[in-house]
Amino acid sequence: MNRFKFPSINEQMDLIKHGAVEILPEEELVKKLEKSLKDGKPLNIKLGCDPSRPDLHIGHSVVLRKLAHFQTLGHQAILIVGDFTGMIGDPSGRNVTRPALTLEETKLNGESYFNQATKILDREKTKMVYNSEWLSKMSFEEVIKLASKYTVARMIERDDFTKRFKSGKPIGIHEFLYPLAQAMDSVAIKSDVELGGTDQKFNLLVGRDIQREYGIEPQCILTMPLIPGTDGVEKMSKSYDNYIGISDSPKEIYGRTLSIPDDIIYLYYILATDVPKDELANIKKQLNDSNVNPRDLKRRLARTFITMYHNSDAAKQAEEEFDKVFINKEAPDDIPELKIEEREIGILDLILKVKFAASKGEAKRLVSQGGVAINSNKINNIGEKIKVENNMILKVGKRKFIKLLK
RNA sequence: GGAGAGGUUCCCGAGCGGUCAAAGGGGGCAGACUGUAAAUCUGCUGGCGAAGCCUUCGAAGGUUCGAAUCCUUCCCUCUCCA
Repeated sequence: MNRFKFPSINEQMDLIKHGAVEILPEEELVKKLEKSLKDGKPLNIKLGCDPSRPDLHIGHSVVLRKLAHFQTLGHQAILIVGDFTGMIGDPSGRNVTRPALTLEETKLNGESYFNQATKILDREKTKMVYNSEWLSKMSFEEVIKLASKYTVARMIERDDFTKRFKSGKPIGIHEFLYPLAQAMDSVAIKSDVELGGTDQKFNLLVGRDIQREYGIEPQCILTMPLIPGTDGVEKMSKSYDNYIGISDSPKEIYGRTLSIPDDIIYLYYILATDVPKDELANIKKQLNDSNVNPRDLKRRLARTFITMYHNSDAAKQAEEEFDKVFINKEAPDDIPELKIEEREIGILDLILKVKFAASKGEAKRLVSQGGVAINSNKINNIGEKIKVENNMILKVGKRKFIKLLK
């Protein structure tokens, strides 16, 4: 038996509630915690991961960090890789049917997910299971039995189904099975608490009902906010390209963080960093203080992220680099290099050769709009011939640099 | 099973025989500006070339000097009725 000493209920709830949107039902969670404290038995905390998008970003980190909180309180974190459900495609928050993946693809993505998630979670104490383990074994009979436990009316209550239904967009029958499949995960691992973004609320609640149907104590659910992406508008997502990836390079993290609008700075601090409460209050004060440039808080946020996912040296370096390139408009230190065979080459061909443009037309546009420079000299003529010299620096747009070698 | 409406360029969406590489918006890219890779404003946004040519409007055929636009078959989606 686990000899870990659990903190008091109040202490636990304090951390658990930090940043959370909803805990349903809260009293039930308190009871579960009391029981766990009494018996010295950790709760099973479930988090499902979507293996169709294996690149984790700060948005995912919000809920993963909540799972980590439970971990530090001594509870059992269980990551469910939806390799089986990945084949269905979760409709949550989408107005289109998601593409289905093969089992192999999802399996591979699951591993990559684990490796990234354990940058946040305690690797040793995290259990990871694939839901194909039990779902693939269900017979059609069992599936129908499961399906009979829920009604269509309740199913289409769900926001995104309602929306799609109303706007005449297709909904596959199989998509109705997704929440049920996810609920079966909760049955299989006997979860006490399931975490998710607010968009998961419906699915999480279905889990409660189905667990009850299968004679298991229903889980509590805890939802975390979906944080807006770097554009400050859409939720953070790879498909909007408004994300900060936890595996991104320090340089990338720095730039992307600096690009967020001021009004979401605080949100990122609360939900995506470990900055303690009193310090959060301080940050809030500074944000309201017109003498403080919000940029400085953003710079600090960027450094914090890089320190979390890389280290503090990398953070410092990324900041210096950023200042150099974007404030002083100099070339960065670590420019990729490419050997050029030609002694002389047309500017358009050169841009194409280093893949800074997908077509000649695009290269032409870049040049005529003044977005191309060689050794800081703007090139304006699309017919320009470049005499290649060693260490020549080609700049295309604001951020693309390459060093040419002979 | 019956009746109707649709499938357009990265996305949404207009076009309904030539003037259409196809309006408008979004997104993307670039420039100016800025604390910023934000906001704003401006420009560009199928490919190859000098004119011009090539590929593109669900798929395949057909009518026509000429089709995204008309016809046929097929595939897909939605709505209503059973």
